[in-house]
Amino acid sequence: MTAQKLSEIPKAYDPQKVETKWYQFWLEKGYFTPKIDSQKEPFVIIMPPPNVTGELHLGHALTATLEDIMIRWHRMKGDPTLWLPGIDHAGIAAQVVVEQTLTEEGVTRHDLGREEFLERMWQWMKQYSRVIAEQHKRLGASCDWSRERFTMDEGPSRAVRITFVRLYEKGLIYRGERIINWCPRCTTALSDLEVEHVEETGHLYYVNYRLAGEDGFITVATTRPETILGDTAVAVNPRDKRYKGMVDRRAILPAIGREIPVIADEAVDPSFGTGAVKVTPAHDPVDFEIGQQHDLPSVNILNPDGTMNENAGPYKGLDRFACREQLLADLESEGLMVKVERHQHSVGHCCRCNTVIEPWASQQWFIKISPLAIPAIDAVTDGRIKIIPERFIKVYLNWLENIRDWCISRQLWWGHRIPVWYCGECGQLTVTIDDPRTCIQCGSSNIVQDPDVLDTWFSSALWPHSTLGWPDATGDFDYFYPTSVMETGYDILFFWVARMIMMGLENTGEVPFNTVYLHGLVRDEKGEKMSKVKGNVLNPLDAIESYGTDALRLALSTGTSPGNDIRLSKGKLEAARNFANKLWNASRFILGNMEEGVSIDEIERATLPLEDRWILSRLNRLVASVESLMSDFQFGEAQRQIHDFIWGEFCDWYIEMSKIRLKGGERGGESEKGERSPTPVLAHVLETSLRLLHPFMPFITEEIWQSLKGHLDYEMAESIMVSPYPAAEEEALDDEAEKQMAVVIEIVRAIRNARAEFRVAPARWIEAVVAAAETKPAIETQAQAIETLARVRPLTIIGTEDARPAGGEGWESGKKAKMVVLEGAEVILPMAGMVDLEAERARLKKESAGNQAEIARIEARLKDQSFLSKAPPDVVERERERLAAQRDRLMRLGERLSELG
RNA sequence: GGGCGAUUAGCUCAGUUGGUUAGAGCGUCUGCUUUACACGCAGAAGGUCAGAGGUUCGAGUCCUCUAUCGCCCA
Repeated sequence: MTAQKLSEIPKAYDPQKVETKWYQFWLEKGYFTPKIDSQKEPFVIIMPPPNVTGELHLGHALTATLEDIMIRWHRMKGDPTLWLPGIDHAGIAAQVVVEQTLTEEGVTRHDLGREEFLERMWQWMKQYSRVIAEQHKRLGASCDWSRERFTMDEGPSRAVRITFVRLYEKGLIYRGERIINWCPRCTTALSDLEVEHVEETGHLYYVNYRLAGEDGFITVATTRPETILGDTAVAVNPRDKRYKGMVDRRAILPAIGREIPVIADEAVDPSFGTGAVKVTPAHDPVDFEIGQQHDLPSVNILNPDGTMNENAGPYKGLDRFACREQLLADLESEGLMVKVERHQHSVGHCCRCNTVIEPWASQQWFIKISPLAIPAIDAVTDGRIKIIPERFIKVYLNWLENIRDWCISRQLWWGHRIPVWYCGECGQLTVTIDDPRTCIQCGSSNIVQDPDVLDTWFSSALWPHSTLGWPDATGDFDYFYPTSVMETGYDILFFWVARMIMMGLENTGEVPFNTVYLHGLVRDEKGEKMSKVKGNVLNPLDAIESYGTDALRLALSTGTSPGNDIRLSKGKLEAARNFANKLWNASRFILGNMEEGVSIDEIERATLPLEDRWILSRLNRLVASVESLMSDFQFGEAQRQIHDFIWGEFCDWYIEMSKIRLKGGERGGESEKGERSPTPVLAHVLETSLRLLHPFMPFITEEIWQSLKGHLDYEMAESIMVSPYPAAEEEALDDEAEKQMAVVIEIVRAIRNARAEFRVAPARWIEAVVAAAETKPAIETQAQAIETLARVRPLTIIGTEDARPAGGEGWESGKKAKMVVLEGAEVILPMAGMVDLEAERARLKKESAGNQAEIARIEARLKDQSFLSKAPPDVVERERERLAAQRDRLMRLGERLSELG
């Protein structure tokens, strides 16, 4: 292959042209599927399965990006790497979505019947799991599609059943009547976690209950007056003197006239309302407890849809809120309403549909959680599981230490049906893994399966082991479990992460993963949560269309740290795209100047010019730093350093300097050191940088790398994604070269600075003199670079002690020249007639003063015995060096000042 | 009520065992069609690191308190 002409490569990187091509290539090559090698320890991430409710959002894009970064990095490091993708059936959420489509058709799921409805659900699932997979592919996710799982697949479903049966047999799953959170819109029970508490301003109603058989009232206060219909007692605190004589009397419920006792219970807070509270065991968790203590009847007043049932008497059929209004009006007209106060209280809402939930006593299935929580607490406290960032350890422990039993039954159709059959003959339960034909107790075939399904998070809790084939001792399970990292958002730490740890330990005896990495939430540029209602949702695919996948990935993961929310803005996407374009053009330049068959072997360090040794040293410092940052999960910082190296060092300095040698080469080795082409180093640094960057920006790096590959005559892999990740080469580190180049860069900057200050036309060449002592030989090798980069000619390099060159306008005395005193050198520019002597004197004096202050600071520090004895020697040594450098500079500043007179 | 986090340049944020003169992107200002890139180049301005106290030779970084904002749990 011959060198590509620049004109043949487009000036702007076009992601649309390359992304699908390379994804297809990787897929066809089978790179995403790991090779099991028992000699090596695998790196494994089980992807948090997105809900089949629809399309991916930016949170998924962030998840995919961070996980792909880790996965690609480990794969390149040579670890057998598995990233297992999957989809979650998302019980309520998915059922709600499909029911909405049914509503549009004018039917309900009940019209269709369970079987037909499930058929519709499966159709939906098949459609959207494909959509989601396609979106992951667009994001560049290098996950192993051959192992993709769905929570309701046969394997994971079997794991669910086995787990249920085992826990049931151990007595950890039980059925009982408890107060649960009921969503009247979803018509299902919810776990405590699925209820969102919102502070609301409501009312506290004070209502008189007449006393039976005597005059007088007892006044109770309530925020939910409609529950009066379900009251079965009035309770007071036994130590409340106000109600001493009241206990054991009977009160009459307003509206329906039921007689109820007045009881005493410690649980009553005398400071709330009147100190006398109504007791509604069927509709309040505290009252439920009181009811059990006192053996009170429980009166359920609600239908599942939130309307009032027959126990509500005249209010039967009314919606709960309509009932409240009606009842209030009736109390008012009967003169039983004492007063109404505004009242702040927290109201539970369904986290799916935002409907106000009702506490409701009902028969549900529960998991007794504390026996599972204890090992999960231990696993984190003893360090078997590491949580990043660490502060979430406290949050996790605090939750597990105060955990309550988990309600796992849901009155839905979509999900894992509870494997319990009730016998119509003997009434016993049959709980089995495989569907039974007959009752396990009496053998009757008159058995009916529980109609409910399990909480979706029940199956999610098994995900790290159920996806790998548990409970069968499959090769995958043996090899890949426990997994390495669980990467997900901090918002599902309780919902999912904690439960995976509990169930993983319970089922397998091992932790499900060694590290939990929690990322933040993606917000819009104003810091608000993205939501369809607000209309501030940015679709990942739109961002990909406009900016490219690599830019989106970079924008999501750059300048971020674990556990902190991310604001994604157009500006960030643009900056990321600009970086991609910068890299593209640097590569375009290098490719355009490439000779055939460039070999890395041409790089023999000792004889390389300064700038080559410098960039190789910088590159290897970067490689070492990136390695340590990645190992420490600091992806944002790793990325920033790669970015800064490529843009700020490689492009701004090395490529610019390389142009001199490239041009020299064209003119037939005319340049001063024209003996050596910079191409091998350009190619080497670019190629290494691409590999460093690949986990972050997979597409553009592959595109460029493949072009580059054609020009290089050494062994290279088929794809960048299966190339080795760069490893630092100690011998490339060159402190001397870095110091010398720092001086050169400083000189160029000083001259550019002065040019700008004096408004020298950019095209104009000006004279310059650089005076240096020990760095003089190094600077001399860079004369041409300084000339070109600072646009100075002629450039004279002299020793510090040497006399200024004579001749030339403005040179006759130092008086008209601009002088800049740097740490390693001095720059003298003959700004004839332009230099304001007074201003120059002032500037030099100001610099001297600053310099003196700095010297004083360092001197004081170095005189301090405690600093000398307590600070580490290298810190002290560095201070000494600084002091010497500053003193030297001060002296030279003084000389220049005296020259000005 | 309990817990956690944030507070660093005009804006958005990095800054991980405490160690030079605190960084980036965006924005602003000045100049530039310099043959890789205007999705660019060169230069500049901009910070008492929320406030107070403490530990330390040394604090943006560790501790205590205060303020403001946000989140989680009850």
